[in-house]
Amino acid sequence: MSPRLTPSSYAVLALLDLKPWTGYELTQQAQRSLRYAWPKSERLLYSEPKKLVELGYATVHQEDRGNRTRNVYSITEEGGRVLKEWTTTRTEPPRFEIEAMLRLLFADHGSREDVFRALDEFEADIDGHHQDIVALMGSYLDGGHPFPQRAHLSVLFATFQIEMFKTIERWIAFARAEIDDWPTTQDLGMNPRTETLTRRLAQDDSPLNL
Amino acid sequence: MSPRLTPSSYAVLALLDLKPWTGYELTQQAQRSLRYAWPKSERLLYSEPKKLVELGYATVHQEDRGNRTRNVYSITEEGGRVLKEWTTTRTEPPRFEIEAMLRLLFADHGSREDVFRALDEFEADIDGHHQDIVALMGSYLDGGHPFPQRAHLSVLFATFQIEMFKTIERWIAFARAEIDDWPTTQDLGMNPRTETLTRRLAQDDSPLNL
DNA sequence: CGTCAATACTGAAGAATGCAGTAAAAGATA
DNA sequence: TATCTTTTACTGCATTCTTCAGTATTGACG
Repeated sequence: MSPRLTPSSYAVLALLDLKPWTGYELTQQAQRSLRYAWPKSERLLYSEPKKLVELGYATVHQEDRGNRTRNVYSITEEGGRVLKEWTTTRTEPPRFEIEAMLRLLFADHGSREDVFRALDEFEADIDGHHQDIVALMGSYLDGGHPFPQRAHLSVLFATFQIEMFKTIERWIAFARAEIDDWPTTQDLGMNPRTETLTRRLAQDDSPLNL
Repeated sequence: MSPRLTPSSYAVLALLDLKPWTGYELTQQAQRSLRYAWPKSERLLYSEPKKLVELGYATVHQEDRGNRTRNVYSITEEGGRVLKEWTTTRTEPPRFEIEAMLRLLFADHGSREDVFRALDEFEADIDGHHQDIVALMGSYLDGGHPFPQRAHLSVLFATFQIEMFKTIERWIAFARAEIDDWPTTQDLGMNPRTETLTRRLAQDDSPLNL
């Protein structure tokens, strides 16, 4: 049985359609540019192009780099064809994996300090990525875009990321303020404050500026 | 070698700390309440409690339901201990898997209709969850919270979700308006509009109300 | 009385991650 | 110039997680 094409296969195929890359470059490029849309391990990113070659959607050729060789992958015509077909298929639903939220939900097993620390770590992670994107946009302005013909796409995606990160950072500040008012993490029940929040949310109102 | 405890193990352990559950209830409960913090497959959620029993952190007993038995899992003292320890460990960074963004980034392989469809599907998924949370908050108000002593935690998490969903929906509307102005998906380059957006983003400004 | 949804799982294949291991090239430092 | 570190450039293996198919009972509804 031949392996099937996953969204990760199409991601690699789409990168190969821009230009040929070595396996190493592919892992670096995919991790840098797709980290916040399609986060995949280096290991997988090394395996995908091999699979594409096996299926006839890419070709490899060894290139000499001193005393060592590296694999350069290129897309084939058939690869271009399946890539075009992909754009018409159903998009998978998004998946948000946020361990910090698991810790918040079960915060009653630990201290207030434990929740604050989880929030701090979450904030540090988000803030790091936030700054990366801002810096990347700066580099587009003064150094230019690595693929200028695709600038409109990556800038629209960057807009999404900035909005998300700002929202998360605003929520973290809000959550910290809320938890500051808790005497403990446990058994606060449906107190007046929580009821007010619930009432707002049930009306699809944002309670952040409350 | 004994299996290690993953964040999913702690999630199940935390649920077991609330009350004993059957395997089936555990899968349903975990998927309903943790879907947007820690999305895991039904299959895994059936395996986790078995692993916990093997490690001594939970116990099973068969219960009769007519002609069929079901497994009821309970947490052990040792399980409670490791759960408390977990709150002090490092939180994993978040992971956002959004295929719709992959399709946006590589939209130049398809038509404008293809991108619009990907955005529609993304919106439908988010909107579904958005409405679920609003409905859940409504049910807390008139039916009460299933674990009232934990209301403050789940409402704070709900706040996070509502903020995220609203942000995503706002961005989708913005993206649709942007793409409406594109003559095609390809080769728009660093045009004046894209440059304006880039400039705003490089200053960490939101361009959504532009 | 039949049938359809919900309950209640398990096995096996395949996808993806984490980690360790290997080794050369390039750059930094003394 | 010698050595030390970082970056380049991967692969194999164990483990984790998902997908899918399969099995079979219970309960609701017409």
